[in-house]
Amino acid sequence: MFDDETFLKKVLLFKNLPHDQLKKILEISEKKVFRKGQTIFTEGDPADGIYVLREGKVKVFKLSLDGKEQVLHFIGEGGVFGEVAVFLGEPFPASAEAQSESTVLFIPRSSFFDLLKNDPTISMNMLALLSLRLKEFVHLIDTISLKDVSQRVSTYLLFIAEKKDNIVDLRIKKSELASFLGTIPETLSRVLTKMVKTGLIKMEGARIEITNPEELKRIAIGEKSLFL
Amino acid sequence: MFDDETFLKKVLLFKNLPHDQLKKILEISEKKVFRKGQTIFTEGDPADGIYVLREGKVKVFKLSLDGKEQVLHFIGEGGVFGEVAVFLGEPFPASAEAQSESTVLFIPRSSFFDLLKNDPTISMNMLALLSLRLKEFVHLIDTISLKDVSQRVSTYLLFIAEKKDNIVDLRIKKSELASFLGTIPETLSRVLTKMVKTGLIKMEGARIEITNPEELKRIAIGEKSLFL
DNA sequence: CGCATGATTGACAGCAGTCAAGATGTGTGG
DNA sequence: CCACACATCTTGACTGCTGTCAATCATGCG
Repeated sequence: MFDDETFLKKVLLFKNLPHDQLKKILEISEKKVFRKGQTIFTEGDPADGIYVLREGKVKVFKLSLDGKEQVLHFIGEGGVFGEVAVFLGEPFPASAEAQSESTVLFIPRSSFFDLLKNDPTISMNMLALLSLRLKEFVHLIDTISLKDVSQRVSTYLLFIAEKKDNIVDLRIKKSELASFLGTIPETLSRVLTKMVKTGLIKMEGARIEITNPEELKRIAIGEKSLFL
Repeated sequence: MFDDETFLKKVLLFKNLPHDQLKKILEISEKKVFRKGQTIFTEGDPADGIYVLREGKVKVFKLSLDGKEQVLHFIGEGGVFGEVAVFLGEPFPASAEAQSESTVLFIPRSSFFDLLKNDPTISMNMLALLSLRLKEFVHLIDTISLKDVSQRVSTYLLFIAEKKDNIVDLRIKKSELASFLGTIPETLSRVLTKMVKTGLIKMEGARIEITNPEELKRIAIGEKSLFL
């Protein structure tokens, strides 16, 4: 565990900031704790500030009227969320919920704008952050709109297993992965089961081992495969 | 028709800039013309700069391997595109094509960064621009993932007809609208025909009149309707 | 007029969602 | 440490929306 300043240094948004600037950020930020399952903000709430996740896990998501959920992104430690609405001066376009006991640093809107005005480094970091989000969203749109579920699952598994020796340790519930991939738990379950049966992967609970990465890659890019 | 500087003033990205700054931008920018249907850049191309649409229409889109297309956004005059990849220093994540004869101002990557460094106003404008894009993408993801095609079409028609006396003048091909809404021309056609038959809208080519906005709104938000 | 492009319609197929039941896993309190 | 309760995951049967393929119709332009 780090002290707060050491933590801030590791946050993309506050990279390359001098000591006194970091201290100032800590002064104006407010620490809040949320329990597992607790709502941090709901779509439509006025956006009063931005959030930096100090510890825990958070998901940002959209809900339809009939209760279906689409996860927009999972926030990990050091991640920032709620920033878009703050810039636009509009209500939050999505909701955020703690997936486990979570501590966040909350920076009020006006204080955050002061920071931006006085420090071009933060502006540049923010631009990089937003660009990264946009790229992720482009990828998500592409995934949901142009790929079938088998392709989505293959792509996801390969992405997570990258540089990890073909081992995927799902750190989220499968139902939430389903929601992120734009599908439902039943369908995800069926796809994974089929992959196990055809020898593409091995699965023990939340631990998945990719046993045939080449074929999985072929499925991911949409080539017809005899394995499904 | 405006002269170039008058044009730049109307571009969101260059709002509130002094005369000499605008002049500088014009100096470093390069004018390029594309014919209808011509490719401006393709997904995977190195991102060498950002584009400002001076005149014409441009679509930014993703293609899947088997040829399906998802439109990410339509760019109108004064619109900016290609900026995300420039910030990330990565290849373009999507492709851009002129939908009609188009003139663009191209600002090379390095020059653009010079501008950003020297003028905090541009940075702030850029932050607003990227935030707006993110919001649009959230909406698009929501649309594609959580709504059926009838809902998508209803929402779109109501959005476009807003403050326009319930008249929608599609300024794009229906096939491209279909691609933007995450579906195909056949399905869009069927949905529109059904709406005509149930008296929700009247349609003459690309001109659509909403004759029953209340019921259309009900469909848009997903309430069951007897009209479909 | 005739070709090209886009829009529409029809018949059909299939992927993925719904509903419901059962299996598995996890955590808590006795 | 066990047992029970609850959450999550899995499986099955079924439905239906939407995509595919193909033919026809409408429109516009040289």
